[in-house]
Amino acid sequence: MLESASEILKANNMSVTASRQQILSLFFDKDRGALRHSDIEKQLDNLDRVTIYRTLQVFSDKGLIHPISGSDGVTRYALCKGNCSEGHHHDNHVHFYCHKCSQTQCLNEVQIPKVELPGIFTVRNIEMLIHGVCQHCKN
Amino acid sequence: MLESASEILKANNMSVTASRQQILSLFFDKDRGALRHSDIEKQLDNLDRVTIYRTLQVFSDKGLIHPISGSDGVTRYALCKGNCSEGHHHDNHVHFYCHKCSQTQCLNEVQIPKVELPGIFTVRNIEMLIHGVCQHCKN
DNA sequence: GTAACTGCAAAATATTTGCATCCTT
DNA sequence: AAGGATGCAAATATTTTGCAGTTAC
Repeated sequence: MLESASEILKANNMSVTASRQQILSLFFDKDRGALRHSDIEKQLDNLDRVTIYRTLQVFSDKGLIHPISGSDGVTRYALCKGNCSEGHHHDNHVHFYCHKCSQTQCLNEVQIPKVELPGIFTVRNIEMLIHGVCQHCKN
Repeated sequence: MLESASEILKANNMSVTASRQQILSLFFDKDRGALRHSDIEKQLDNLDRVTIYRTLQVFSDKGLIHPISGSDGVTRYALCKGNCSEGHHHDNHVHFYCHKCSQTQCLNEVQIPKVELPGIFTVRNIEMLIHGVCQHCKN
Protein backbone atom coordinates (compact mmCIF):
# COMPACT_ATOMS: atom_id res chain seq x y z
CA MET A 1 0.00 0.00 0.00
CA LEU A 2 1.24 3.47 -0.83
CA GLU A 3 2.21 5.68 2.06
CA SER A 4 0.61 8.51 0.20
CA ALA A 5 -2.89 7.05 0.23
CA SER A 6 -3.56 8.41 3.67
CA GLU A 7 -2.06 11.76 2.70
CA ILE A 8 -4.41 12.00 -0.24
CA LEU A 9 -7.40 11.10 1.86
CA LYS A 10 -6.52 13.74 4.42
CA ALA A 11 -5.91 16.33 1.74
CA ASN A 12 -9.42 15.72 0.44
CA ASN A 13 -11.16 15.87 3.79
CA MET A 14 -11.91 12.20 4.08
CA SER A 15 -11.33 10.23 7.19
CA VAL A 16 -8.51 7.75 6.83
CA THR A 17 -9.80 4.20 7.06
CA ALA A 18 -8.28 0.88 6.09
CA SER A 19 -10.86 0.28 3.33
CA ARG A 20 -10.26 3.61 1.71
CA GLN A 21 -6.51 3.24 1.81
CA GLN A 22 -6.67 -0.19 0.26
CA ILE A 23 -9.05 0.83 -2.50
CA LEU A 24 -7.20 4.02 -3.32
CA SER A 25 -3.90 2.16 -3.42
CA LEU A 26 -5.36 -0.26 -5.94
CA PHE A 27 -6.00 2.61 -8.30
CA PHE A 28 -2.41 3.75 -8.00
CA ASP A 29 -1.02 0.22 -8.47
CA LYS A 30 -3.11 -0.38 -11.50
CA ASP A 31 -1.88 1.83 -14.29
CA ARG A 32 -3.31 -0.06 -17.20
CA GLY A 33 -7.04 -0.20 -16.97
CA ALA A 34 -10.01 1.25 -15.20
CA LEU A 35 -11.42 -0.80 -12.34
CA ARG A 36 -14.82 -2.33 -12.02
CA HIS A 37 -16.44 -2.91 -8.67
CA SER A 38 -15.92 -6.64 -9.20
CA ASP A 39 -12.20 -6.20 -9.86
CA ILE A 40 -11.82 -4.50 -6.52
CA GLU A 41 -13.98 -7.05 -4.77
CA LYS A 42 -11.77 -9.87 -6.07
CA GLN A 43 -8.54 -8.21 -5.05
CA LEU A 44 -9.73 -7.00 -1.66
CA ASP A 45 -11.88 -9.87 -0.51
CA ASN A 46 -11.74 -8.72 3.09
CA LEU A 47 -13.99 -5.79 2.20
CA ASP A 48 -17.73 -5.86 2.03
CA ARG A 49 -19.38 -5.32 -1.34
CA VAL A 50 -21.37 -2.41 -0.04
CA THR A 51 -18.34 -0.68 1.42
CA ILE A 52 -16.70 -0.79 -2.00
CA TYR A 53 -19.75 0.74 -3.66
CA ARG A 54 -19.90 3.49 -1.10
CA THR A 55 -16.19 4.18 -1.24
CA LEU A 56 -16.24 4.45 -5.03
CA GLN A 57 -19.11 6.88 -4.72
CA VAL A 58 -17.27 9.03 -2.20
CA PHE A 59 -14.05 9.04 -4.21
CA SER A 60 -16.02 10.05 -7.27
CA ASP A 61 -17.84 12.82 -5.39
CA LYS A 62 -14.52 14.12 -4.11
CA GLY A 63 -13.00 14.17 -7.57
CA LEU A 64 -10.38 11.48 -6.97
CA ILE A 65 -11.76 9.07 -9.55
CA HIS A 66 -14.26 9.37 -12.37
CA PRO A 67 -16.83 6.86 -13.58
CA ILE A 68 -16.69 5.43 -17.09
CA SER A 69 -19.82 3.82 -18.44
CA GLY A 70 -19.17 1.30 -21.12
CA SER A 71 -21.46 -0.54 -23.47
CA ASP A 72 -21.14 -3.68 -21.39
CA GLY A 73 -23.25 -2.03 -18.73
CA VAL A 74 -20.62 -2.19 -16.02
CA THR A 75 -19.39 1.03 -14.47
CA ARG A 76 -15.64 1.37 -14.24
CA TYR A 77 -13.60 3.97 -12.40
CA ALA A 78 -10.24 5.53 -13.12
CA LEU A 79 -8.04 8.04 -11.36
CA CYS A 80 -8.61 11.68 -12.14
CA LYS A 81 -5.49 13.45 -13.32
CA GLY A 82 -5.23 16.27 -10.87
CA ASN A 83 -7.56 18.82 -12.35
CA CYS A 84 -10.73 17.53 -10.76
CA SER A 85 -12.10 18.83 -7.51
CA GLU A 86 -14.94 18.09 -5.16
CA GLY A 87 -18.21 18.05 -7.00
CA HIS A 88 -16.78 18.89 -10.36
CA HIS A 89 -15.03 16.63 -12.83
CA HIS A 90 -12.98 17.90 -15.75
CA ASP A 91 -12.14 14.63 -17.39
CA ASN A 92 -12.60 15.70 -20.96
CA HIS A 93 -10.44 12.98 -22.39
CA VAL A 94 -11.34 9.98 -24.49
CA HIS A 95 -11.83 6.49 -23.07
CA PHE A 96 -10.88 3.33 -24.88
CA TYR A 97 -12.46 -0.08 -24.49
CA CYS A 98 -10.60 -3.10 -25.85
CA HIS A 99 -12.91 -5.92 -26.82
CA LYS A 100 -10.10 -8.46 -26.65
CA CYS A 101 -8.97 -7.94 -23.07
CA SER A 102 -12.12 -6.10 -21.93
CA GLN A 103 -9.98 -3.42 -20.32
CA THR A 104 -10.99 0.21 -20.37
CA GLN A 105 -8.34 2.90 -20.24
CA CYS A 106 -8.17 6.66 -20.20
CA LEU A 107 -6.42 8.23 -23.17
CA ASN A 108 -5.48 11.25 -21.12
CA GLU A 109 -3.63 12.86 -23.99
CA VAL A 110 -6.57 12.62 -26.39
CA GLN A 111 -9.04 15.46 -25.88
CA ILE A 112 -12.68 15.16 -26.77
CA PRO A 113 -13.16 17.34 -29.84
CA LYS A 114 -15.67 20.17 -29.90
CA VAL A 115 -19.13 19.43 -31.22
CA GLU A 116 -21.61 21.89 -32.64
CA LEU A 117 -25.02 21.48 -31.08
CA PRO A 118 -28.12 23.49 -31.91
CA GLY A 119 -28.49 26.24 -29.30
CA ILE A 120 -31.60 24.61 -27.89
CA PHE A 121 -29.48 22.24 -25.87
CA THR A 122 -27.53 23.03 -22.73
CA VAL A 123 -24.40 20.93 -22.48
CA ARG A 124 -23.06 19.86 -19.13
CA ASN A 125 -20.75 17.00 -19.92
CA ILE A 126 -19.52 14.92 -22.86
CA GLU A 127 -18.45 11.30 -22.83
CA MET A 128 -16.57 9.66 -25.65
CA LEU A 129 -15.81 5.97 -25.70
CA ILE A 130 -13.85 4.36 -28.47
CA HIS A 131 -14.03 0.61 -29.02
CA GLY A 132 -11.33 -1.42 -30.65
CA VAL A 133 -8.13 -3.26 -29.96
CA CYS A 134 -5.65 -1.73 -27.56
CA GLN A 135 -1.87 -1.44 -27.76
CA HIS A 136 -1.38 -4.57 -25.66
CA CYS A 137 -3.64 -6.83 -27.70
CA LYS A 138 -2.81 -5.56 -31.15
CA ASN A 139 0.44 -7.56 -31.59
CA MET B 1 -49.99 -0.19 -34.94
CA LEU B 2 -48.37 0.72 -38.20
CA GLU B 3 -49.32 -1.37 -41.19
CA SER B 4 -45.73 -1.13 -42.24
CA ALA B 5 -44.36 -2.99 -39.23
CA SER B 6 -45.02 -6.34 -40.81
CA GLU B 7 -43.55 -5.13 -44.09
CA ILE B 8 -40.37 -4.12 -42.36
CA LEU B 9 -40.11 -7.42 -40.56
CA LYS B 10 -40.57 -9.33 -43.80
CA ALA B 11 -38.06 -7.16 -45.59
CA ASN B 12 -35.50 -8.03 -42.94
CA ASN B 13 -36.10 -11.76 -42.94
CA MET B 14 -37.84 -11.94 -39.61
CA SER B 15 -40.99 -13.88 -39.04
CA VAL B 16 -43.96 -11.66 -38.42
CA THR B 17 -45.25 -12.10 -34.91
CA ALA B 18 -47.57 -10.03 -32.77
CA SER B 19 -44.82 -9.19 -30.26
CA ARG B 20 -42.44 -7.95 -32.90
CA GLN B 21 -45.07 -5.85 -34.59
CA GLN B 22 -46.08 -4.24 -31.32
CA ILE B 23 -42.53 -3.50 -30.25
CA LEU B 24 -41.46 -2.19 -33.62
CA SER B 25 -44.52 0.02 -33.80
CA LEU B 26 -43.62 1.53 -30.44
CA PHE B 27 -40.34 2.72 -31.88
CA PHE B 28 -42.14 4.40 -34.75
CA ASP B 29 -44.73 6.00 -32.50
CA LYS B 30 -42.17 7.36 -30.14
CA ASP B 31 -40.22 10.09 -31.87
CA ARG B 32 -38.80 11.80 -28.85
CA GLY B 33 -36.60 9.47 -26.90
CA ALA B 34 -34.86 6.14 -27.00
CA LEU B 35 -36.67 3.29 -25.28
CA ARG B 36 -35.55 1.25 -22.32
CA HIS B 37 -36.63 -2.30 -21.82
CA SER B 38 -38.76 -1.13 -18.91
CA ASP B 39 -40.51 1.50 -21.05
CA ILE B 40 -41.60 -1.18 -23.45
CA GLU B 41 -42.61 -3.51 -20.67
CA LYS B 42 -44.87 -0.83 -19.20
CA GLN B 43 -46.53 0.00 -22.47
CA LEU B 44 -46.93 -3.58 -23.67
CA ASP B 45 -47.82 -5.39 -20.51
CA ASN B 46 -49.18 -8.35 -22.38
CA LEU B 47 -45.65 -9.31 -23.38
CA ASP B 48 -43.24 -11.31 -21.34
CA ARG B 49 -40.07 -9.59 -20.10
CA VAL B 50 -37.89 -12.17 -21.75
CA THR B 51 -39.60 -11.83 -25.10
CA ILE B 52 -38.88 -8.12 -25.04
CA TYR B 53 -35.20 -8.71 -24.31
CA ARG B 54 -34.94 -11.22 -27.11
CA THR B 55 -36.82 -9.06 -29.56
CA LEU B 56 -34.60 -6.06 -28.85
CA GLN B 57 -31.59 -8.27 -29.41
CA VAL B 58 -32.90 -9.51 -32.75
CA PHE B 59 -33.84 -6.03 -33.93
CA SER B 60 -30.39 -4.83 -33.00
CA ASP B 61 -28.71 -7.73 -34.77
CA LYS B 62 -30.75 -7.02 -37.88
CA GLY B 63 -29.83 -3.35 -37.89
CA LEU B 64 -33.32 -1.99 -37.18
CA ILE B 65 -32.42 -0.41 -33.88
CA HIS B 66 -29.16 0.41 -32.13
CA PRO B 67 -28.30 0.21 -28.45
CA ILE B 68 -27.31 3.31 -26.50
CA SER B 69 -25.51 2.82 -23.23
CA GLY B 70 -25.91 5.67 -20.83
CA SER B 71 -24.24 6.49 -17.58
CA ASP B 72 -27.30 5.38 -15.67
CA GLY B 73 -26.46 1.81 -16.54
CA VAL B 74 -29.65 1.14 -18.45
CA THR B 75 -29.46 0.20 -22.11
CA ARG B 76 -31.75 2.13 -24.41
CA TYR B 77 -32.58 1.50 -28.04
CA ALA B 78 -33.44 3.81 -30.90
CA LEU B 79 -34.38 3.33 -34.53
CA CYS B 80 -31.55 3.20 -37.01
CA LYS B 81 -31.90 5.71 -39.79
CA GLY B 82 -31.81 3.53 -42.84
CA ASN B 83 -28.11 3.07 -43.36
CA CYS B 84 -27.67 0.13 -41.02
CA SER B 85 -27.82 -3.45 -42.18
CA GLU B 86 -27.70 -6.91 -40.66
CA GLY B 87 -24.65 -7.29 -38.50
CA HIS B 88 -23.31 -3.84 -39.10
CA HIS B 89 -24.36 -0.56 -37.56
CA HIS B 90 -23.37 2.81 -38.95
CA ASP B 91 -24.85 5.05 -36.31
CA ASN B 92 -22.06 7.56 -36.12
CA HIS B 93 -24.20 10.29 -34.64
CA VAL B 94 -24.19 11.86 -31.22
CA HIS B 95 -26.59 10.86 -28.45
CA PHE B 96 -28.01 13.27 -25.92
CA TYR B 97 -29.10 12.46 -22.39
CA CYS B 98 -31.26 14.99 -20.55
CA HIS B 99 -30.85 14.82 -16.82
CA LYS B 100 -34.16 16.59 -16.21
CA CYS B 101 -36.47 14.24 -18.08
CA SER B 102 -34.03 11.31 -18.23
CA GLN B 103 -34.75 10.88 -21.93
CA THR B 104 -32.06 9.91 -24.37
CA GLN B 105 -32.31 10.99 -27.98
CA CYS B 106 -30.35 10.59 -31.17
CA LEU B 107 -29.01 13.79 -32.66
CA ASN B 108 -29.00 12.30 -36.12
CA GLU B 109 -27.76 15.48 -37.71
CA VAL B 110 -24.75 15.81 -35.42
CA GLN B 111 -21.87 13.63 -36.59
CA ILE B 112 -19.22 12.34 -34.23
CA PRO B 113 -16.08 14.31 -35.04
CA LYS B 114 -12.86 12.62 -36.03
CA VAL B 115 -10.33 11.88 -33.31
CA GLU B 116 -6.63 11.31 -33.72
CA LEU B 117 -5.49 8.19 -31.92
CA PRO B 118 -1.92 6.93 -31.75
CA GLY B 119 -1.47 4.16 -34.34
CA ILE B 120 -1.10 1.58 -31.61
CA PHE B 121 -4.88 1.39 -31.36
CA THR B 122 -7.27 -0.19 -33.82
CA VAL B 123 -10.61 1.59 -33.81
CA ARG B 124 -13.82 -0.25 -34.46
CA ASN B 125 -16.53 2.01 -33.15
CA ILE B 126 -16.99 5.35 -31.40
CA GLU B 127 -19.73 6.35 -29.00
CA MET B 128 -20.40 9.89 -27.97
CA LEU B 129 -22.92 10.81 -25.32
CA ILE B 130 -23.64 14.39 -24.35
CA HIS B 131 -25.33 15.18 -21.04
CA GLY B 132 -27.31 18.28 -20.40
CA VAL B 133 -30.76 19.76 -20.71
CA CYS B 134 -32.78 19.02 -23.83
CA GLN B 135 -34.95 21.28 -25.97
CA HIS B 136 -38.12 20.24 -24.12
CA CYS B 137 -36.83 20.88 -20.61
CA LYS B 138 -34.84 24.01 -21.28
CA ASN B 139 -37.80 26.48 -21.07
C1' DG C 1 -18.00 11.26 22.75
C1' DT C 2 -19.91 11.97 18.36
C1' DA C 3 -20.22 11.65 13.70
C1' DA C 4 -18.77 9.07 10.15
C1' DC C 5 -17.71 4.48 8.35
C1' DT C 6 -18.47 -0.51 7.92
C1' DG C 7 -20.71 -5.06 7.68
C1' DC C 8 -24.73 -7.75 7.25
C1' DA C 9 -29.30 -8.64 5.61
C1' DA C 10 -32.42 -7.75 2.31
C1' DA C 11 -34.55 -5.66 -1.54
C1' DA C 12 -34.78 -3.59 -6.18
C1' DT C 13 -33.45 -3.69 -10.85
C1' DA C 14 -31.38 -5.58 -15.01
C1' DT C 15 -30.35 -9.41 -17.71
C1' DT C 16 -29.66 -14.39 -19.05
C1' DT C 17 -30.68 -19.33 -19.58
C1' DG C 18 -33.30 -23.72 -20.00
C1' DC C 19 -37.18 -25.87 -21.35
C1' DA C 20 -41.76 -26.93 -22.74
C1' DT C 21 -45.35 -25.10 -25.67
C1' DC C 22 -47.20 -22.42 -29.37
C1' DC C 23 -47.20 -20.07 -33.75
C1' DT C 24 -45.33 -18.74 -38.38
C1' DT C 25 -44.17 -20.30 -42.66
C1' DA D 1 -44.61 -30.71 -40.18
C1' DA D 2 -40.43 -28.18 -38.78
C1' DG D 3 -38.16 -24.56 -36.91
C1' DG D 4 -38.37 -20.45 -34.86
C1' DA D 5 -40.75 -17.56 -31.23
C1' DT D 6 -42.88 -17.18 -26.81
C1' DG D 7 -43.94 -17.79 -21.82
C1' DC D 8 -42.67 -19.33 -17.45
C1' DA D 9 -39.48 -20.44 -13.87
C1' DA D 10 -35.33 -19.65 -12.08
C1' DA D 11 -30.66 -18.13 -11.83
C1' DT D 12 -27.13 -14.49 -12.05
C1' DA D 13 -25.35 -9.77 -11.74
C1' DT D 14 -25.45 -5.10 -10.32
C1' DT D 15 -26.63 -1.68 -7.26
C1' DT D 16 -29.25 0.41 -3.33
C1' DT D 17 -31.17 0.84 1.36
C1' DG D 18 -31.76 0.26 6.42
C1' DC D 19 -29.85 -0.57 10.58
C1' DA D 20 -26.88 -1.84 14.20
C1' DG D 21 -22.20 -2.09 15.59
C1' DT D 22 -17.44 -0.14 15.09
C1' DT D 23 -13.89 3.23 14.26
C1' DA D 24 -11.66 7.77 13.28
C1' DC D 25 -10.83 12.15 15.06
